[in-house]
Parts: sequence; structure tokens; C-alpha cells
Amino acid sequence: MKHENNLFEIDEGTCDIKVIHEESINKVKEELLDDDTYHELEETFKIFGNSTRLKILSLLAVEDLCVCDISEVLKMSQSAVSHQLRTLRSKNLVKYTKEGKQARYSLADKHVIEILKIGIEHVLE
Amino acid sequence: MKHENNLFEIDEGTCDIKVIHEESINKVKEELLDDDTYHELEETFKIFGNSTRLKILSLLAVEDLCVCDISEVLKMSQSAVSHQLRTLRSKNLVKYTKEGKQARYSLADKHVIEILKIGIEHVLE
DNA sequence: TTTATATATGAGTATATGTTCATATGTACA
DNA sequence: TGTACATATGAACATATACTCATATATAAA
Repeated sequence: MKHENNLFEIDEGTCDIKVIHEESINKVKEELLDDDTYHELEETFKIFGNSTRLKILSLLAVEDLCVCDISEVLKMSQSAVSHQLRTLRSKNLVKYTKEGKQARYSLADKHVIEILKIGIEHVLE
Repeated sequence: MKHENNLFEIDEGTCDIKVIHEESINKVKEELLDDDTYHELEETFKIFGNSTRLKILSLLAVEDLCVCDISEVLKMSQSAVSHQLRTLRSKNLVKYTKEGKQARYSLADKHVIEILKIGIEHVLE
């Protein structure tokens, strides 16, 4: 093992590069979470990574609404809104109750508002 | 204006639907932020909506690293990592200093860890 | 039952995104 | 000056996504 100030030569790696910081690598490796967690994190943040969904969530943070209300406020087609609500439902961020012909949507997850708030703080700073 | 328990008929709308909850709509409209804010929010959350970037950010939360270290820990190509670091730089989430041939990356934004933490709390609950 | 309304959904399309591959740029060292 | 290394980047490609359009489903009212 040939050392040069914190550097370490390895024979094989993902890329052709041969010199790395061994101690740092061992340290950060231990702190990495498992792949499933990162995948779930990815899925969660992806939901918030779309302005239509963000708007729907902030509307529902104020008051429960039916599909038509949302589509009217956002000036978007009923279909587009319904598709996004489906996405939000599939990730358990919103829920709904049928009221006659209508479907009244509301936030399903207590973390939604918190995540929104942190994001808003960040972009408005 | 014809009222039927909180409902209101409108002549024209984005979609063909005619009956909405007028009061709710007016209320939530006022709470909506402006489009620019939602667009920025979207951009921010999109960055976090990718597991490679999430992993890079959590590595850098532990310790500053060069491209090769990251590529070694994540078992990903140097090119893929470099492209993602470029994305992270363009959004001002990481910064770097040149050290000889290497580039030592670190977190640039104080909010990164906070957003990560909230997300992890959410998915691990 | 017929008609209108409210929502859901499948298919199609345009755009965005993440990776690979090849190569360029820049630095250190012989 | 030439060679090896560390990183950056453009192009290409495959996949994911967000919308539109058409239509299905479900409920209420006539």
C-alpha cells in the first residue's frame, strides 16, 4: 500500500481514476443510508417538484376543495387536475370523500405543510 | 346570481364544469403565492427528487469530497457524478475549490441539510 | 329512463431528465 | 515537452413525466 498524504491507490474502481481519499471514503460510507430510503426520499421530493402539485397542495392546506374548484382556481383543465390528484393520492398526500357527484379533497399527510413551509422559507429568503 | 347551498353557477371557465364553491375559491385564491414562487419551489424540490443527487448531498453533509471519492463511494461513473455536481452547482447547492488536479466539493447552502432532515423524518416515520 | 353533471382514466404526444460514451480541458510530474 | 491524471462537457439515447383529447364511470335530477 503506497500512501501519499491521505491518498491511496486502488487497482480497480467504477471509473478509471486511481487516486482517492481513503479515510474520507470510509467515513462517509458509514453515514450513507440504504438505497430504499433514498428511493423513498426521491419519490417524495419528486411529488413536490411540480408546480401544479405544489399549488394544489397549498390550496388544500387552506381549505378542502373539489376537483372543479381546483381546476377553476388554477385555470387548468379538469383532466389535468384530476391526473395530478391521482398522483397525489397514490403517494398518500391527499385523500377525498365523495359528496354526491363531487369529490372533496383534503390533505392526508401532516408533513405536507411542514415540507411546503421549509421550501417556501428557502426560496423566499 | 343563483345560489344553492354554497354553490354558484358561472358562465365560463377553464373546463366545461359549471358549479363551483364560490366562497372557498375566493378564500384559497388569496392564499395562493405568485407563479414565480411556485416555479422556484418546483426547481428546488426537483433537485432533491433524484437519488443520486440526494446521496451526493448526504455525503457532502458529512465531509467535503472530490469527484473521484463520490464516484467511488456511489459506484457510479465519474461522468455521471460530474454531471450531477454540475446540476447541483447550477442551483447553488454545492460549491467547490480546485486543489491541484482535484476539485473539492462541499455544501453551499445551509438549508440543504434541513430539507434533507425533514424528508428523512418523513420517509422513516 | 333519459339527460346533465362531476370525476376518472387510457392513449398519445411533446418535453425533460439521467445516464453513457467520447472527448476536451486543465494540472502535475517526469 | 510529453504523459498521466482529475474533472468537465457535448451528443445521443432511453425513460419518465405532464399535459391534451376522447371517453368511461358514477351520481343526481328531470
